[in-house]
Amino acid sequence: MTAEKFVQEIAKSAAEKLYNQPIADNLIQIQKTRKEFEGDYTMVAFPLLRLSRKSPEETCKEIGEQMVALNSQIQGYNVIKGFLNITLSKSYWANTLNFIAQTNEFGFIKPKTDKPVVIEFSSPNTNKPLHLGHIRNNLLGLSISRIMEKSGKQVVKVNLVNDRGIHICKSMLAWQKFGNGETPETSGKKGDHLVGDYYVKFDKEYKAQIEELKAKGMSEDEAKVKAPIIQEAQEMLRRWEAKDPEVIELWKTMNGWVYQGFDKTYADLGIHFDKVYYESETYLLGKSVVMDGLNRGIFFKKEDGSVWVDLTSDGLDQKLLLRGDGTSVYITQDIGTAIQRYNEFKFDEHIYVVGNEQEYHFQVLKLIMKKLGYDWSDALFHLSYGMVQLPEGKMKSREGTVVDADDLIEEMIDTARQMSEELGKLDDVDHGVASEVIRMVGLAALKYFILKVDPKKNMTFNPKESIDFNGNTGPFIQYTHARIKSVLSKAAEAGFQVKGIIKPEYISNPKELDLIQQISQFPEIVQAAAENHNPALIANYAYELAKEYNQFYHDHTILKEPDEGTRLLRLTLSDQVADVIKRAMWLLGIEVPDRM
RNA sequence: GGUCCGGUAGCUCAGUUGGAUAGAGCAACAGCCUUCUAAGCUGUGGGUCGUGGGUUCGAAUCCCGCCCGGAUCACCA
Repeated sequence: MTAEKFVQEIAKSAAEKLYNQPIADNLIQIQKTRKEFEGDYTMVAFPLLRLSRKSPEETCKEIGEQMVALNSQIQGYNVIKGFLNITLSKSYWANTLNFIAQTNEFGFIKPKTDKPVVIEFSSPNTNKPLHLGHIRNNLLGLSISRIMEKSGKQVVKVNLVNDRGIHICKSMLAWQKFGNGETPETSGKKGDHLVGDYYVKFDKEYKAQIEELKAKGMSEDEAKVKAPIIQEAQEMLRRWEAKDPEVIELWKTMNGWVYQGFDKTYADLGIHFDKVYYESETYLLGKSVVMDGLNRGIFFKKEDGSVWVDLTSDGLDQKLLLRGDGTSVYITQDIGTAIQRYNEFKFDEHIYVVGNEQEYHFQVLKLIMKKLGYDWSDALFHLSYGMVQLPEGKMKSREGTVVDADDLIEEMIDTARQMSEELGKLDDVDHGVASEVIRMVGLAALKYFILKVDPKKNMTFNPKESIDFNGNTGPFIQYTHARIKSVLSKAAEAGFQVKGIIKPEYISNPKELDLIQQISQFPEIVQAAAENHNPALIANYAYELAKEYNQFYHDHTILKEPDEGTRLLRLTLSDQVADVIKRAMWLLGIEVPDRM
């Protein structure tokens, strides 16, 4: 039981005893006591005034009095205006710390359900490399997977690769026309970047042709359709759909290059999937479901043969499900894959990590599944996140303002290296080990920067100011961990006892109590992050904990503490703080070095 | 125009079912390394919580109007 709950229950029975009647939970409001006041938890008296028929101060006083009488763990109380500040005994906190130290992976729960949570994220297009927006998607997906897993769910991580369509044909065509057989090997370029370059090349050529046609007197709209290169691309798509061997061969080759490139980026970010789906294999799914819905009168057909769903009674519009020629659209496929995945996994929840520009899409998808009579339609959840924008606004590939994922990762690691050299921290360490630490630090800066922001908010990234390594950052938290590890290893060298039962009298100052209280909250934070699908809660918690520890570390010596008991307490506490930091950071997909 | 999301310090962001004097970091300035890692710690300055009403003991938080920004409303994905 958490300390807050513990206090709440005692307060409740105190009030019930005083006012001689059962009391609803929501009347007993317990919160953490604010820093500037003495005490651990605070009860707000206002909701109880009707029962007590006394002033706020007097109400606090009588409840405080009663609580002390009821339970010996309530050490004392003070009253300020309508607020009852309750102090728990040292023995309560000593027991709490002992419990935490004896618990394996405190705060993490082993998976207990056989119905998994399916999490789809990343879902890249195979015509260009990943950029900053994808990084947010990937990091959110990774982190939310880990959070769900450690809050007690089975997790299946899936990726749906968008490997077909006109945009893929565009880069294929441009490579065919202008590539001269260039490959990642001959050019020295990473595969996804190489393919992306041809996608850009296509766009340039396309634009030029449009201008040319316009100069000959054609309207813009007509030129966009008539430009030879776009017509060739469309022809290529038709050939692809007809399984033309030559086109398929080219498609396989170029996608292969892209996957090699993606594999590196995924490896850099620490991401992997349990299952990868390809749109080329799923894009025909859903048709039969739509036809079935049509027969059951859930959907309707227009004169041209296209199939629609009418969502006007749900406050939305009519939505196309199948084209007049019988081919499917984006949502047709999503209907199909959702059913396929349900049959495959019988999931408890299906999370789609997708940008907020697709909120409408997922709203529609959910409604359609409901109309089709799938009782699990409520299990579909769109984890919608805001876009990452530059100070000037949206990233635009045409203007070359897209922040490339690989470049950014490299820059972060470079900055970390530079920083480390300036500080001279790793001078005496083996080069390979030092590089590994530097990699961890650079990536931590990037990952934490992205994940500390509430997913649903748009966020700004300023490439010029880059990402900090001081203050509320990943490296700050890593640093705290490294310092603790350093103290612990010195303690071991000195032959100090590092593990043992903590007695209440070992606790010597309020900072120690604050730290025990803070680490004891970790399990609730993990649960809250899982329920809200929000890694930022973990990030903020880890920061607060590291900050609190740094103050403690600054103010109190550990190894030179003369009192053996207090020294043991401080070592145990430090050890537990380091462990909680490590686990919290793991939930964010961030590694923590033992020294830096 | 309809729907959804956001607006908190110069900048980037916290603020957990409504609670005490709204908090961090960055940037600026001033201090702290013969002492467990100074990627740290301490202090100073910086706010009509977009705006106007309402609900109540109490509102950044809940309700309504308005202003600003973003997304979306495709036989694109």
